[in-house]
Amino acid sequence: MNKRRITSKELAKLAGVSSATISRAFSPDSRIGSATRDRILSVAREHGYQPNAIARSLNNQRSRLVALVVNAIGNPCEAEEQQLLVHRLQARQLLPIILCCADHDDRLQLMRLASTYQVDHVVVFSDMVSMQDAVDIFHTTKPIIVSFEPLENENVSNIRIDGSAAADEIIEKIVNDGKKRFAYLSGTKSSWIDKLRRKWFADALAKRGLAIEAEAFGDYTYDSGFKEAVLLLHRSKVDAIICGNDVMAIGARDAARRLLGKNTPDDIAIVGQDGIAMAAWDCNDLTTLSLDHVAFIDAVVDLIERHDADLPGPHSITLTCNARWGSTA
Amino acid sequence: MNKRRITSKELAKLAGVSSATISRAFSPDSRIGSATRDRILSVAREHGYQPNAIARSLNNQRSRLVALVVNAIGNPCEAEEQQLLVHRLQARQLLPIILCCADHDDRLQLMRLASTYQVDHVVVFSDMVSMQDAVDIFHTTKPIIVSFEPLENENVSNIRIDGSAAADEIIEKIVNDGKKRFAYLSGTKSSWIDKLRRKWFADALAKRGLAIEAEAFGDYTYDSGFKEAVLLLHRSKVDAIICGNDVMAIGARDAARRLLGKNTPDDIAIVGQDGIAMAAWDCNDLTTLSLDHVAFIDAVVDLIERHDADLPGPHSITLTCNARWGSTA
DNA sequence: TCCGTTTGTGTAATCGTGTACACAATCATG
DNA sequence: CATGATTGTGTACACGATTACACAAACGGA
Repeated sequence: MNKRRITSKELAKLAGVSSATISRAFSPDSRIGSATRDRILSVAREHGYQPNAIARSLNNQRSRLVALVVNAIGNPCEAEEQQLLVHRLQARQLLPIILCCADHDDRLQLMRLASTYQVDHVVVFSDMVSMQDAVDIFHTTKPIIVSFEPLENENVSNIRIDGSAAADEIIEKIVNDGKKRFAYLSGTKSSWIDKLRRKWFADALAKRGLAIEAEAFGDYTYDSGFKEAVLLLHRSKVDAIICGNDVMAIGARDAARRLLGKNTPDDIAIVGQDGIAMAAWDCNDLTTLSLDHVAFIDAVVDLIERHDADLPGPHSITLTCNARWGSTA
Repeated sequence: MNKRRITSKELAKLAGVSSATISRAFSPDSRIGSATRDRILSVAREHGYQPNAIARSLNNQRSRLVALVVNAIGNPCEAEEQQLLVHRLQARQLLPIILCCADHDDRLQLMRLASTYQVDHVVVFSDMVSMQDAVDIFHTTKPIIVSFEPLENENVSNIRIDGSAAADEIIEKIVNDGKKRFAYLSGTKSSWIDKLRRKWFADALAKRGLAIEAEAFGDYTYDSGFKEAVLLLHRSKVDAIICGNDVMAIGARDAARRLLGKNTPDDIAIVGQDGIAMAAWDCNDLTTLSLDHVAFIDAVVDLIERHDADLPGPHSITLTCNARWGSTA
């Protein structure tokens, strides 16, 4: 128990071959006699030998580690994608290292630490990280996979999201229902993706001679949605709130209903963004601007695979969002 | 751009020293002239040098990687703990590798893959993994940190949870409210922790001459909570459902309310377990048997630190749960 | 001044694989 | 049967750091 892991050289001695042959036995297509391989694999199983991935990485210059930079783990607005991606990576024998950090400086520090582990790929889900920072830190690794922010850089692939059409549909419906005064509740003060999303709705409103009348900033959590909605509804008479994500929308809905007795969709319309599973729960039934998570992760995985196969150049993929109708708008 | 990472030997040449001295410059307490260190660090910064953690790990026999075995990432019943733990690990310069897999065989395969990376610690959050499997796979690493299942093994530290008192309180209240017929909705068919939790409630009922009348099995998700509650309520006339976690409880509540018009707590009592943040949201307001997540993760981190410092022997810590009152029971 | 201790640095081995190269044995082919 | 291709294996080095050991210089106390 607790004894040292057996090494390839030791196994070589046990099997009466050289350590090179051990290595070959574990490489799918390498010149080795099938009898030798079988014998080695059997001896290996017997002694619990597994090649040391750290040593292999050092030699290969490939760690098969992937850094996932995320805002938070708990927040459902990202969790579904994280979950999907982790599964897909694991199926490809890639191991995800999670980097998750609230504070800006810490996050850079953390990314530097991860870069030290020679990660093969980097996926940035967090909108709190500037792509330039990511490139500076990981420029020695091969191209970076980015989720949203486009950046002119040979190392950066990205995925663009277009929700303008869906936002237009949603605004159309709400305006037809007689609502006129819109508020936008952002998820962050200054993230690239948040501004983009806001613009989709602002454009749809402008098209109809309307505008965002009131504005607030949260942090993508239920509590912030609740709190900011209360403040918002006290200081202005809006009858529709577009929220930066679904969780904040649920918070805003609760605040309106509980503290001000306003119900959706009659008294007030509330719209979320992301299209997480929870938004469709019976108790929420949210109208939301939804992104197809599977398609999204498919795209990410596609970029990673291109990258893993050393295919040239970064790529860009565009996905469009859909409206998902609930009873809140 | 995209140029190879500079190596310690190259930096040594640039700084006019040997590579050993480079290494010393990056080791906090090693014999090196402070002038030399400053010069090296400055040259290093200039050329973007960072020691290669893979190479260091190979030499050190310490990877500073931690494997986190979890049921799922998206499910809030674990997510809060995962989030907390990841933060705490990162603060200690430990990088978490997430292992998350639905299928049993895949999970073992995955754990083997991770063991290959010489992880320093293993935290098993998942109740789907037998501790014996974990020990077999990771026996070459130093002791394993385990969350729940106790196992007599010199490599396994664990955290025991005691919710019997809190379960008793909750049952007391529900019985006082006039409920008599209890159902238990499990999270899994055969996990150690699930049986333990069920026992807390069964004992509390037995003390009052009652018993679990009906039973069902879900998978810790909202959908399974919803679906199983419908089946349960159709086949038996229970007036209280104890659920394996909060998310299933929310599903069960929705099912009762929507499909059968039964409201909590008057028509039916519903109890969750975990005490996740979402349970306290205004729209849920769940009564739940809650575990203090911070205390829990403190305990995990404590075990890891002991372990990291090579302190002898595995340890065991017991935490007690509390009742958290909402309007569902 | 002399000797023992401390300080700073270089040399070389080590961690566990993968693989280029060399070479012997086997095989196919005419 | 001769020859060239193919197959199987061993030797030796590389990957990039850490560290035991050696040694020179500086230093302190008598």
